[in-house]
Amino acid sequence: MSTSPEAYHHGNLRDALLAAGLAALEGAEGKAPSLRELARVVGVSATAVYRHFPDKQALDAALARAGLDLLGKEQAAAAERAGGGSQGFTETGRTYVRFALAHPALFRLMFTQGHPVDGSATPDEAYALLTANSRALVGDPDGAETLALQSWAMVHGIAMLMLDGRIPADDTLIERLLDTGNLSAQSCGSSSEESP
Amino acid sequence: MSTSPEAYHHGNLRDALLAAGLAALEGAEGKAPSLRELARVVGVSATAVYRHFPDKQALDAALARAGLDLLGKEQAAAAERAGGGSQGFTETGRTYVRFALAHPALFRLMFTQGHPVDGSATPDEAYALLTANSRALVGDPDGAETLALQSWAMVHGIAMLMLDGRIPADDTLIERLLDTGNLSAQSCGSSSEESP
DNA sequence: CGATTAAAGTGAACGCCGTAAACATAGAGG
DNA sequence: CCTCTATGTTTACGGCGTTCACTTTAATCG
Repeated sequence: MSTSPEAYHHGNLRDALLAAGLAALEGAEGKAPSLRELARVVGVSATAVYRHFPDKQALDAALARAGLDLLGKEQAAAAERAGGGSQGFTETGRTYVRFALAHPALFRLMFTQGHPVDGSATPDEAYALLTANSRALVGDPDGAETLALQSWAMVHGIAMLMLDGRIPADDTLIERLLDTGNLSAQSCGSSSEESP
Repeated sequence: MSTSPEAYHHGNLRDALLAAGLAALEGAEGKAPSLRELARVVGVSATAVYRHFPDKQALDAALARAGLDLLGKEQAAAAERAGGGSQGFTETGRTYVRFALAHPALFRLMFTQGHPVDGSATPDEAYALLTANSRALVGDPDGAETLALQSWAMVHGIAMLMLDGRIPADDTLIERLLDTGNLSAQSCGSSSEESP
């Protein structure tokens, strides 16, 4: 028993490791914590970890899953706060980018660790929310899925480029990039606004 | 004095290491080659590497730069082949994603290695091409830069999500996602096509 | 031309890492 | 109470990036 967050001196090492992992990912920019370091922090020998995870990748996968869950919750909360609709949709994207910038190492780990999605069985709350929202915005199911994936790619690209220092991690830049009204200028109507 | 690509038994170890590095990045999906392994391949002791690179990160940075150059050249060639304009613009994006899928480990390295762009001095051919092209498409300079960054974020996001197995690395999906005509449906005009 | 000197490469060693195998211990259940 | 199983420890291995002291090589110059 003792699934309580306390009492992990003898007890739920697994949760303690995950907590230590998440904590380590918050500090020390970009540095992924080592298995041994986490064991040290928790006060346990390195090999004890193997009683709870088959290998380091499994530990990382668990951390990634925790991160994905957290992101999903934050997005859901943000969408609800914004009152759904297209307002909530963009708020979801904003939250995605903000999350990445707020937790760089965790975000990277969430996506870097070996392809966990090669078939099915990925109850990703964030993705479910995304498709649901885009389906609410676009009637055509195909179009909705396309919109969902494009939006995901967009915010993911913004997040990644900012994390990698390719693009300034600037709040106003985020806003500018999230406004996609201009993106289809060439296929939408007038192509320029100030060029006469 | 033997800047020639041959003669690297005694001679230009640096180039040999980079060549070995690029080769190693092509094989063995996702696995980044170790410094020692590259030295082994070239037939030199591990510490010899330090005569040409201050540390492993510098080696990685050089490999990344090589990758960026390669990508830039491929994009430029693709844009020219497509005859510039908006046709060439999307072709540039297509090339970006294809490059990532063709050289997953190299592409990841190109962006994963510590922020090399924190100020100036980054003669990135690919980015120059991107901004030039978008400036040709959009008159307003601000709008052009926004379009450039959005397009970059989009293709980068597509590439990353596909590399990470989050999205099927499907050719037809690439095409569907690269067509951004629908993206501003909610801000452009009719919002759905098949829903009535 | 031959000595010198700086660049280039070597070998051993250090502390880290992930992981395996054999051993220890505690707490639950018969 | 004694056993069994889950959990943890110790020791060990090979690989990694990096350092240090050393040898070798080739180019320079008196």
